[in-house]
Amino acid sequence: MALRFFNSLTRSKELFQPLVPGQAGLYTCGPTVYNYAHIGNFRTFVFEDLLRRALTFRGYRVTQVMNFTDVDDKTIRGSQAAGESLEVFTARYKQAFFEDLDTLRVQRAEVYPAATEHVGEMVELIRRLRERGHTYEDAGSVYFRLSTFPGYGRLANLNPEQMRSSGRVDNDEYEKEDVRDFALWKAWIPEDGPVFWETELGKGRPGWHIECSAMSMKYLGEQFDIHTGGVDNRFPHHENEIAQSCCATGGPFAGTWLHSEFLLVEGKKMSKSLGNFYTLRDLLEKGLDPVAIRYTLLSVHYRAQLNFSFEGIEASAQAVRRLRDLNGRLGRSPAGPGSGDKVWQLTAACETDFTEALDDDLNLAGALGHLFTWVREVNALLDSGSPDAGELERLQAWLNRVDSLLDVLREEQDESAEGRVAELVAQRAAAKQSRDFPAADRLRLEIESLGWVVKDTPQGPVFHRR
RNA sequence: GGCGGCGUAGCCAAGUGGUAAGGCAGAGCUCUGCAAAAGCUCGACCACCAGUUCAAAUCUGGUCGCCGCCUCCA
Repeated sequence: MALRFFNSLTRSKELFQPLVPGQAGLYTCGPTVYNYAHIGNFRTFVFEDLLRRALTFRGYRVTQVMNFTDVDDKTIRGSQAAGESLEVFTARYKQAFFEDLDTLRVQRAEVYPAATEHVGEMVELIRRLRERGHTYEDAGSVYFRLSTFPGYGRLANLNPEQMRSSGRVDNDEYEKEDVRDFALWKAWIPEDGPVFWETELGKGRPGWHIECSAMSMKYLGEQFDIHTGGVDNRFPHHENEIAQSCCATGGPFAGTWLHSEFLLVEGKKMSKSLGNFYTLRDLLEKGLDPVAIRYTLLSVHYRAQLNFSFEGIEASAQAVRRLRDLNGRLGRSPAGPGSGDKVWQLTAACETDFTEALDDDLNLAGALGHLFTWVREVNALLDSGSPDAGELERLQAWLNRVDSLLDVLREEQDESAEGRVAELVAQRAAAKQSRDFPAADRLRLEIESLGWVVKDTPQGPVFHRR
């Protein structure tokens, strides 16, 4: 068995076969840095985090590239509204984005190229397209002539002939021969203010799609393994990327395309008018545990819509608690006489089932089902006190390996509170020792009022945040 | 008009031909000074209808409901 992915390009599950055995080149469409990213964005970024961790879990060496779109209509408008240069404006949101990634424990990609730093590469790519006859110019802008790429529409499963102009088209200030054509290079207009580049194509700025083609090729090669993004990028963004990339190189582009579904909030598509639009920061302000948010985002298959709800966060927090409790238990359990082959058997079965589910297009929800079955069985074994030192190690090792995917076990340290709580816990232990139970109970209440829980174990009291 | 997805217990969610994983919530029991944690026990005729089949949540057709895409929104 090995990793299989549902490839949007072929709409079927395919065995993952990288260009270079043992290595995986990954291009993940990144944020447009004009605002704090919202929870829907993070659904996709956490999915991509799972993807890279799953590849690593399965032994691949991953090279992930995630772009920053730091020049487009929204960033230009935003910077003007803020009275800042584009650079200053976008730098703030890039910084915030990294902070948010840390909050959600998303592993860093190898490269985060910014569009503004790759205009040269884009111009070069457009030049290649022009040489091959795929472009035309009008009023200083350069467009991709769609009719020169017969494969157009394959990814989105759209037939260009049947594509309907959906009213939204065409309040565009640029002139195109065909509404479906898209801009590779946009001539400067007064609204762009100081944002422009003087290039052999003239004074202007790159179109949106070209940046991903140029930067993916630069860092991953003209052909690479996996390209991902949210479903909304499937069309037109990714479709256009394919068109311009294939036409520029004359060869194939990304082999596998993965798209994560939308996240709904309380059953509705997020929108500011519905009042259900949340940035990660909004949710943290409401007191949500970032690890519970991460777990929630991980626990629904990436191709299914995820309904984000506050009730769901609570359920996730409890599930994480269960894993952490087992983790703590493994750490403090004394070695027993040995379980026969039970530990080995349970764990091997879990490894097989878990990995198989993960291999099947990242079915983490299914994998977690197997994991929790194992958790229950392990707890029962620990209740009986039988696992010996080697077995405890084996259990711990597997839990750690799973956590290399989930990354939920580690608890944030809070030293000041912890010192205080530790003191109360010690006092309570002393009270118990002298059988002063009313005092012990009072101390428990005090500890709980600070947001912590204390529990007595055969190895002494342990405590953790509520 | 074209293309596509979804509907499984109170909530979340696997399973895609052989008599329904798992998590959360709830109830009881064991354990516990009390708790907590843990373990055990308790819950579904898989939207509806009709077919195919020895056998369907899983395949086919239809109905109802919800959702997405068809130019710049992850």
